[in-house]
Amino acid sequence: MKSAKTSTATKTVKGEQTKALILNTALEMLHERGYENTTMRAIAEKAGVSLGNAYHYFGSKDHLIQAFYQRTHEDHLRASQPALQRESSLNARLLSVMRLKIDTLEPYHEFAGVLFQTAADPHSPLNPFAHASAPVRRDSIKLFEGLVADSKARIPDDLRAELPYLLWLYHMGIILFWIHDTSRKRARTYRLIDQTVDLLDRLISLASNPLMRPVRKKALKLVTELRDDLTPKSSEEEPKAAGGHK
Amino acid sequence: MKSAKTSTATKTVKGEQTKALILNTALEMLHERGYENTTMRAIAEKAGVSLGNAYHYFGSKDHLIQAFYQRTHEDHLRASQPALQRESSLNARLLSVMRLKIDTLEPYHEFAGVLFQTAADPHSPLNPFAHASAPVRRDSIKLFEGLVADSKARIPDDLRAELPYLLWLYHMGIILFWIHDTSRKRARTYRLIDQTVDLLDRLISLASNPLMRPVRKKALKLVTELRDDLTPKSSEEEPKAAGGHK
DNA sequence: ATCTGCATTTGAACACGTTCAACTTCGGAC
DNA sequence: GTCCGAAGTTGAACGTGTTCAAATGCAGAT
Repeated sequence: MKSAKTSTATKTVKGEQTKALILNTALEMLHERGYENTTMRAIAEKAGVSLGNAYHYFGSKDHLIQAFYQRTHEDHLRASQPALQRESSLNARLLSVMRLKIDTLEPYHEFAGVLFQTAADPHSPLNPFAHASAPVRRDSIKLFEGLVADSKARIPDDLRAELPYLLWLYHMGIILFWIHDTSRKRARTYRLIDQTVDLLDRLISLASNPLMRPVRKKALKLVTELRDDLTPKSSEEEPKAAGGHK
Repeated sequence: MKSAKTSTATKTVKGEQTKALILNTALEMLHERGYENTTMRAIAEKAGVSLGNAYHYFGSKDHLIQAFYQRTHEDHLRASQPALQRESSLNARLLSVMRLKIDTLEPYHEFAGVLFQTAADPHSPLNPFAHASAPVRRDSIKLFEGLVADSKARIPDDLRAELPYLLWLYHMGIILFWIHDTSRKRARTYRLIDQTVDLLDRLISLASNPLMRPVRKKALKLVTELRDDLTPKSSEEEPKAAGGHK
């Protein structure tokens, strides 16, 4: 149960190679055949290693998915750079970034459900609030920090400070919608993005109004607490563990 | 894959008894031993039936959980009645109902993660937006309808119409937080409820302001669309199915 | 050259959820 | 009373994720 680690550390160049081989094979198969049809046995076989070996480097099938998170985030980050340079308004930037996020995720829509599924389990190191996924989460929030930081909009400092986290939460919500979206070419999700980005822009303006200060303060205080509660400090991780099994 | 049904219908009193026996045994074990340790084999054995028989009445382990939803909702509904009679303000009512919800769920906190986990998969008949769970969802929303209906607050009709659904969504969010809450006696969740209910009350007041009408209209239009998109009509259910397996 | 210790690798084994073809039960039609 | 068909029931079998004790490979010390 101390499997806080994403995967077993390699001590050898050979080990490093094997690990990379397994990971690449896994991601490839995940993409081509979906989650259910990508069995650990199939991955091991295609990679030319034994089943047990795959488990040596990746403690579970879930750990393989953690790597998937990282990869798609990097793709999205790269794809977002041009838009962030080009646009300067918060509105336009957020719109581009969100649309690009869906573009990046689209090839994996079929098994995204399972992805979110494992992510929802608080016991899983995969869930977005868990300690184990902190690096990915931090990177992801950082993207929104960059988005907010040098935008010209007039936003109160207290709100501006929390905005990246709030936008990250918003973006998680959009992904949740996208997972359930079966419309052609995911048209509804894109439409939802258009609408909500516009709405968010208005709401931010409203919240920036001096008259709103008391409510805003209260709301932001709550957000801060909520965030801190869900992301415990790096020390203890799983206070109790019923069975000891998975 | 046509398993839209929650479970196989019984045609006999004997069948009915067996089904009830299995369900009760399952819920009991779920409560006592958690999700992982409650295997289908163990349920069948304790209930004194064969493994295959359990699967005859409940198409999968997930279907057993659907029954769990139903039961806890009924418990919560019953527990909420006194408060709804006693209180008349939206604020006080919502506060009571939410606290009682957590009270009801508390005994199952340990395996609630898995519960939400399976619920997050769009392919699963269990997810709150799926067609199969429509009855439970409808009942659950109905509770909030009752909560809003005869409350004395002055709320515009358009908002009042959508409020039950919005409160249901809010209540799902609180549950999500509760699942991740490891604080003693779930103190943080209760605190979150206190805070957010108060905040919601203020926000509803704000949104009721005539000046807010344009934004409110736009937001509500979006909510309506979102709701309709996620709960498809009762006809076709799964347009495509990749593997045919689970 | 041999030994020693650790990283890497193996494959059998386990428990699980799920499926399915065959068996049993039983109430009513003849 | 016998038969029939549907409902109920069984248990073996499959494929899965995961575990583990043992085998192998390899580098540096002796």
